[in-house]
Amino acid sequence: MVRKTKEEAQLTRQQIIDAAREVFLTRGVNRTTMQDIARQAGVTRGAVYWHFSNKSELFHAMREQVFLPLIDRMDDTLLVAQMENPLASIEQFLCGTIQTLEESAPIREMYEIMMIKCEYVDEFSDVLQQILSNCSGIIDNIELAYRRAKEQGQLHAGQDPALLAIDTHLFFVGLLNMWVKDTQGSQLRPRAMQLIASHMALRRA
Amino acid sequence: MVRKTKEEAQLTRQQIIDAAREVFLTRGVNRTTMQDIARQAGVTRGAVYWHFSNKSELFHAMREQVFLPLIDRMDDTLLVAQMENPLASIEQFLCGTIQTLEESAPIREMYEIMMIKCEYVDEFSDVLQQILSNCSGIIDNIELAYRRAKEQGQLHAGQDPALLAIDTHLFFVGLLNMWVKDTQGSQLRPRAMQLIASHMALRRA
DNA sequence: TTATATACAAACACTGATGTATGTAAACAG
DNA sequence: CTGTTTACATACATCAGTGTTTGTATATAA
Repeated sequence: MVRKTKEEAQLTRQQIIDAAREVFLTRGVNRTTMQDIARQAGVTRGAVYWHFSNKSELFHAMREQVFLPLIDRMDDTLLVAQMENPLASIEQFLCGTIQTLEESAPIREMYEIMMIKCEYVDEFSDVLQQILSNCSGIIDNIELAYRRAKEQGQLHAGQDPALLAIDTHLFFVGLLNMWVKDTQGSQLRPRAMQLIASHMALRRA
Repeated sequence: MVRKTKEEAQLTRQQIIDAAREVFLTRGVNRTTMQDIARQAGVTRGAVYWHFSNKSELFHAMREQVFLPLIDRMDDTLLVAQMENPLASIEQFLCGTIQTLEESAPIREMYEIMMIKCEYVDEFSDVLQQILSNCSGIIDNIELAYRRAKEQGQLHAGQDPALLAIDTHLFFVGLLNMWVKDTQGSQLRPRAMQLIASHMALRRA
């Protein structure tokens, strides 16, 4: 029984991607073999090599599948309704990201893989550049929001929107990092929302 | 010409550690082979295996050699003279760490390896726990400083030292992350000190 | 002075992973 | 209904890396 339907083939492809994510998480990207992935997906290496020419391609496919929609959502949150209440939109952006991590296991796993289960060398080094350019976009959007907030007198006087934006972004990066590393969920995860509120409260006039 | 002096042997050991750090940085920890390290150190695998039983042991030796002194320095900065001017001591702690990164290539390389050239699985997963417990210590010290600052009326009213401490720590984590990833040195590195000043200025009464 | 331990180099045995090539049954196009 | 392509499974060839063992010249202890 070989030669599945096109739809069945797409299903296998998806199963392979899911399997890769699961194995990457436990074994790390580098130590994960095509055999590992195939076993986890319930297929042979033949199937994996049919859909992806190598591990790097599979990695990128897995990453883009969860990351691209996520980035879209981020952009939406930060740009939409930024006019009315800019500080609230920043806060909602931060909270929304954490909430997404809490709700979606695949996204949570992706973050963990990207942060502590992947070495950014050779074929993977360009991913870092993508991440950096994505960060630049986020900073720009946050800065825009702070600028609007300042115009509306919602900030303390003498605060530079550009510096505030980077400060918030660094807070964000640190939060994501520690949130992911706090696998036990005992230290930081329960306090994430409170920390975001506190961070934003510091800025409000 | 075999059988070196004890001192010469210690030198080779150090050369191997240095070589490991250099190769880890370019090839990533997992892809680095004992052969790579030996070649970089100008010895054979025999020498490497003589000093270290495997790559994991070598990794831990390299990490501890630069990390332990660093942690000591951190503790000193945060605890010493914390009484007089707590906010300044926090700022000095942050600036000092960045300055250390700028001045010491080995430490800079270590951070880069730990952040984006290492997968925290199996033998390496305990390193994460060490990092987390180290973070707890830093947070505690920062909180202590903020508590003192509040007693001395240097903070705005209604600010919780505990939340401030975590906020600063997350800023710190984010800063280190982005600083290391900004290898080109064009984006964040030149502004690091300014960002620290701005971060602390937000808190001052 | 001699015996022994040291600090490696060189050689060996073994395993595991990769990529490819081949086989094949069923889906699909005509 | 038939030829061709698809979606895999299976088998093969190759190689790189690991850990260990052996060899050996010399430092060092006695």
